[in-house]
Amino acid sequence: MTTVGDIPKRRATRADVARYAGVSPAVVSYTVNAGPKPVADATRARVLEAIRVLGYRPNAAARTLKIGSTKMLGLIVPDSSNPFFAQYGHAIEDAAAAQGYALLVVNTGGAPESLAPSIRTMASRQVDGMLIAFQPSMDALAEISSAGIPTVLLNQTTAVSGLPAVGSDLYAGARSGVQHLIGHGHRSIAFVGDSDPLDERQRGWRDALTAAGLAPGPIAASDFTREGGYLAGRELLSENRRASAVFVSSDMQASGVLRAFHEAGLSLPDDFAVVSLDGSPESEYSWPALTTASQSVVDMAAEAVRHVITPTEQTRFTLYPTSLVVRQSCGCAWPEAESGAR
Amino acid sequence: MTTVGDIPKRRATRADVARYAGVSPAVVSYTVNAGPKPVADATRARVLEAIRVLGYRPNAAARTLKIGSTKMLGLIVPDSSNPFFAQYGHAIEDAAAAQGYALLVVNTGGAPESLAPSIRTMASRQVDGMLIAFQPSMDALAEISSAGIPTVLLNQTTAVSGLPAVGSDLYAGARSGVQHLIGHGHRSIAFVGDSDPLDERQRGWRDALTAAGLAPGPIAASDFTREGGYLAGRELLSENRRASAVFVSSDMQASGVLRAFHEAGLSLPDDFAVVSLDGSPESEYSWPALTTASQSVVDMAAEAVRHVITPTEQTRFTLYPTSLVVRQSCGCAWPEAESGAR
DNA sequence: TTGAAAGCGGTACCAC
DNA sequence: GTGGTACCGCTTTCAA
Repeated sequence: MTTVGDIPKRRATRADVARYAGVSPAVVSYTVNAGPKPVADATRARVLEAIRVLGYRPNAAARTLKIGSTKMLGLIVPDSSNPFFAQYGHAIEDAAAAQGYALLVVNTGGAPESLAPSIRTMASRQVDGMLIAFQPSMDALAEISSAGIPTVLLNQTTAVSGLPAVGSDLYAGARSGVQHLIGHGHRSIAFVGDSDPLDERQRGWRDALTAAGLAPGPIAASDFTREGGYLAGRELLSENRRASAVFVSSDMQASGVLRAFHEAGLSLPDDFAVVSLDGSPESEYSWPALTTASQSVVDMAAEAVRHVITPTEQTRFTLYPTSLVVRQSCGCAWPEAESGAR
Repeated sequence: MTTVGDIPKRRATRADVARYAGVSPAVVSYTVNAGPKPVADATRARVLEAIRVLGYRPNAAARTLKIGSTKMLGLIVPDSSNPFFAQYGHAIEDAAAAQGYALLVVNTGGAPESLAPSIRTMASRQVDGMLIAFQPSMDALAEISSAGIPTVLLNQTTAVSGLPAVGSDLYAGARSGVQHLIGHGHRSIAFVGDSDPLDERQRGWRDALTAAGLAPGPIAASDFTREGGYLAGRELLSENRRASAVFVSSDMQASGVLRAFHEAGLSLPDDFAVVSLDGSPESEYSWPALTTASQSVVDMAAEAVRHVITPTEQTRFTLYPTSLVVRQSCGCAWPEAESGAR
């Protein structure tokens, strides 16, 4: 079996180029990498021509083997199809690409014990750095340190691991959201999210309430899914002590809550006001549009990439502020200027 | 300066393991790869122990250089944060991981001319295969063929490029959606999507209508974004000849359409019924929940991965059926069984 | 069953 | 300014 048409049997190597251009392999390297030695213009031209003719493309594996760098970053997330992580991942890919890095994405599926294997996968592929959106277990931490690869943790709330990390000020975000609701006159505001009283968002919610002299409304525990939010929403409706507003821990959960409310025939935001946290693109298109404490995903992504590429001595934890995006689910009227629609 | 004290100065290599275990490098290789030569049990045990103690991890770059395979797949999408591509990407990652492949993700940003550079990036990183969710230009096609890397196209509607491809039967999907709307008694059904009359979805919409003896309703051109859908939705409302239902080309656009309708104070689905196409997870949580022709993303992802990993001689084009997921936006009542809420 | 050694394709030092 | 060449770490043939 022979080759078809013009396609060379085998990818051209540096040696082929050198032969074709009548120079040494070293010069090819100097030309391609613009260094470390200078190359005469005429020589360079010959080499470039040879590269073009032969369709030569450097073998990244060989380069990696020699240099020790893959120019690849690894991103480990529970679920890359979750809108929040999808948005985060995209921002990270952009930031990485801008620095000449490619991004390897791995989903763990959310099970804490599947993190360590994922780290091992990334490590065996010699990524130059890892971004991990996860609360690492002891196991995982050990895996990271034994991998000896610069790592920054994403989505962290505290600097517990000794690893560099970035995260949003969820406490302040929740607090500002709840304050906004209080400003609308609500006296009983529920919470949907993590049942742990120490959860940052729950703390922010509670503190905002108590600071205003209000008693914390009901808590509906929910995992971070739309379905979880839906269930929590139904739970809130069946409460005796029904609240008039709710702070929801994430946009995804909020979309579930909204659905539960709509199904019950409530008029939103009049019957029940909602404020959430995340600022994902689709929060703008729920009905009513979500008022949400938006995370600075792009900034965090850029910082994380920057930090993992050029690790500094001090492993710092950077907390990013959220900004309240006011839309209609809180009870604010929509801009009249826009009402050209029918 | 470093965090943990236990990190060895230099990653252990196969040679270190061999030395520690008192065997030759070859035996280490035989042990790690379970072949191609057998290893005595006692020897294997010693090697394994050495690996454990030294924390040895094979260098993927060296292996790649020797073997010629990176066990990596490249995914090129316009926008990985788009829910549809996010879902698709996740499914692909799962399928790839199941076969021991890692996934490199690159965003092109949607500009046709940025595809070729992205392909070049993947090629230079020696991925074993490429998945491209894009209508490739001539340029891109040339780039793919010169890369000499197995490639399958995603999201295709026709087998034009001579490359293997998978896609959904958008025509049939649109048609079934519109038929469903017709079944609800609608006589004037609008279309939101690509303005090209040859667009598969638009054709499906038109043919369903004409087959039922109905005149095609108004067309509101829209790009594939929520914003585009929103604008199209407003446009539909300002039409003189107002339709009573609309088929929308994607879930994302549909969320925009829904928003426009809600803002106008319409009662959905009574005032305006909506059916869309995609079947993304969030379509279930819009209000009202979207009736949508769902694409078999997981199946397509599995097929694409399978095909790119083991390329066959025949470069075939596989069309997947969509399945209509009936929810409420079309006018169907919601299951009474569920109405335990409140 | 084990070992020696020849590459895989580049990089960059050291000579010229 | 250019060229020879010793690695990088691993796989696998061939010989023992």
